[in-house]
Amino acid sequence: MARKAIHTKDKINAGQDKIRCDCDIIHEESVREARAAMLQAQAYEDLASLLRHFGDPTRVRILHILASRELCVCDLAVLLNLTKSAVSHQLKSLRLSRLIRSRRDGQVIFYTVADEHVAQILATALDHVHED
Amino acid sequence: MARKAIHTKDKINAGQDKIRCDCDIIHEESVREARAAMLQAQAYEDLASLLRHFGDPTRVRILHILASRELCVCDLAVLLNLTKSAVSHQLKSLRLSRLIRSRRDGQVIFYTVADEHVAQILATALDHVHED
DNA sequence: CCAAAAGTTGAGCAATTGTTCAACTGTAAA
DNA sequence: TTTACAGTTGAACAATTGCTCAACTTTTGG
Repeated sequence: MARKAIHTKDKINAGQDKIRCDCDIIHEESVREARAAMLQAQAYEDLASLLRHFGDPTRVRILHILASRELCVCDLAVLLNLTKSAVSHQLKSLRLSRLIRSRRDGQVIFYTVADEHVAQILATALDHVHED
Repeated sequence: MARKAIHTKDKINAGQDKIRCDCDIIHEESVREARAAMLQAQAYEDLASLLRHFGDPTRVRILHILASRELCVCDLAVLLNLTKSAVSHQLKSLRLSRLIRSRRDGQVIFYTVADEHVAQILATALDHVHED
C-alpha cells in the first residue's frame, strides 16, 4: 500500500505533515469532539496490523481451523492445498502478531490460536456477514 | 494479491484444483475433524473481505471515529489529513460491506457506523493489542 | 554420522491496494 | 440560471502482498 510510506513519513515528520486535505471543517463541534476521542496514531497502526491478518481468505481459514484444534504445518498445507512454505510464511506473521502460538514435539511443530480474541473476532464478523 | 486469481480458479474448477501441496497428512484424525468443521469456501471469502477493511490504518481510523458520532466527508478529510477523494473512496467500500451507512442532509452526507459489530471488533482487537 | 522428513527463509513475481489528480454529479443559495 | 461547494468516480502510479521456488536448518531414526 502506498500508505506505509506515509506512516513512515508520519513518524519522521512527527505530525508536521504537509496538508493534503482539500477542504474545510464543516461541523466544528463534532470534529473537535472526534479529535479528542481519537487514539494515538500508533494505536491505529497496531490495530490495523493486527486485523490485517483477518483480511485474507487463507489466513482466515488458518485462524478458524486453529481456533478449534492444534495442527502442524503439513496438516494445514493439505487442508488448504498450499505448499508448506506458503503456510509457514503465513504462520510466521500470525505468530509475530501473537495470534497463534506453537509448540514443538520432535520433528513436528503444532500451532494453535493464542487466545479467545481470535474466535471472538471471527464470531462477530460471521454475525455481521449473516445478518439480513 | 495473487490469491484472488486462485479464488476465481477455485470457483471455476469447483474443487478439482491441481494439487499444490508438497507434503502428506501427518495427523489423520485431526485433519479429518478439522475438514469437517471448516466453513464453505465462500464463507471464508466473505469473512476476509469484510475484515479486510479493518486492516488499514486509515479505515480503522474512520471506523473508530464513526463508531461514536456521524461526520461528513470533509470533516473526515480534515481529521485524517486526506483528500475528500481518498476519504470518499474508502467510505464507498465500507458502505458496500455494510459497515457504515449514510444519510443526506442538503449538500452534506453524514456517515456513521452501521451496527455494533464494528465497535465490538475494534474493542476485541484493542484488548489483544494491550494484553501483556 | 548420514539420510529423510518437518519446517524456515529470502528472493522474485504477479496481483492487489491506497492514494492522488482531474473531471464529473448533485444540491442550494444568490 | 449561474455559481459555489459537497461528494463521487475512474485512471494511473507506487507500494505492498501472497505465493512459489530453491536452498537452508533442525530433529529423529538407522
